[in-house]
Amino acid sequence: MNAEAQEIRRRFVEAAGHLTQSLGGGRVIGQIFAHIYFSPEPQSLDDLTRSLHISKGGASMAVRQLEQWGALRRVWIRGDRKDYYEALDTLGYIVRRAFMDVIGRKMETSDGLLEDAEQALKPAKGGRAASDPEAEFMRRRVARLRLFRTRAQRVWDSSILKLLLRK
Amino acid sequence: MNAEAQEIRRRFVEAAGHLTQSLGGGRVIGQIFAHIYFSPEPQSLDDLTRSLHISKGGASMAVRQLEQWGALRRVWIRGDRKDYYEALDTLGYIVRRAFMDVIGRKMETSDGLLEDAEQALKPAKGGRAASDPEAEFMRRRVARLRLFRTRAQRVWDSSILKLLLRK
DNA sequence: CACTATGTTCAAAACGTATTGAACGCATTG
DNA sequence: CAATGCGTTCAATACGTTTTGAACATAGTG
Repeated sequence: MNAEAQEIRRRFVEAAGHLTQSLGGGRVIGQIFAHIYFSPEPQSLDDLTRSLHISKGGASMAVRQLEQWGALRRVWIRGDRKDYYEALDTLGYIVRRAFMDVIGRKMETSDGLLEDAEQALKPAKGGRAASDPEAEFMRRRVARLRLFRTRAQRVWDSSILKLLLRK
Repeated sequence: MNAEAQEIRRRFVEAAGHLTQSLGGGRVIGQIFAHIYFSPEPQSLDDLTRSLHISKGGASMAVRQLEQWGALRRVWIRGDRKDYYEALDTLGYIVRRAFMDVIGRKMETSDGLLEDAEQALKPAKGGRAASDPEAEFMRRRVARLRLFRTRAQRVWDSSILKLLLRK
């Protein structure tokens, strides 16, 4: 691989590392993906530890994570006992799976909370009396939150679809 | 404020704290916003430190951040020297501004990187010779990345619009 | 104009999390 | 079947970031 290509790859590795780090995924994940994405030949764990100066353990874990998100694919090379990896470039799918994995659970949790609150604030049955203004305030806030939640969900779903629709 | 309402607020505070923490913003920001959002009366810095058991310094910084995102609004109460805050509930706008603030800069940085790479890989002018397959590989990858970047931008813009369009 | 109440700043500390590296297990090979 | 190569695990560590709290600045008050 010529020097210029290496330099370009190096810069992408750096940037991707910063990106995944700032998103809370750790620097190594971004670095590894970028390195492989910009390597014409499949890369082994050893290649990674050597090129990126990271530990074998860290490389192993990051690689498995990336595999789970469909970002990397194992490649066997005959006569070689090492595992090699190459990058897929279905970026949309990869990002989707990664986000789902990271954000998904939290959404469900927050839904439960909303439902609990709605339940607890339900106006007393049949009571015609002027309702407690404090409870009324809480109800309005919870309702707004629910509305926001619904919309955010719709936007998320349709955005993801749009992003992935074209090959 | 009655006990039940307080309990509901407490749970939202907890959840919001976890949320903003996991997004890399720190626990306090989410806690403060949730607390004020679910408080019928405007809250002072003192109220916050007392209710949430956080330091005055932390509260001060978080409150200013939230103000910048348009999440909180200062309220003056006559005859009281404290600053009081109340929450806006234009959640869409708030989230937008917060995301812009956090993510915005990174996008610009990565654009520069893409342009540099495209420039560096531009095929030699007028050369009809079979091009270097290695450079060709790099070019394809950069091109895919560019495409993804463009689409992500479009999705982002239109999603944000959709989310905000309805009052 | 001293005194008090309030908000802000910032260095230090507490905290959580990513990363390392040694120990391990498993498979392959001669 | 011992020796080697490879990937994985996990406790210890290093690191970055959030949070604290004391010192400070500022504005109001008697």
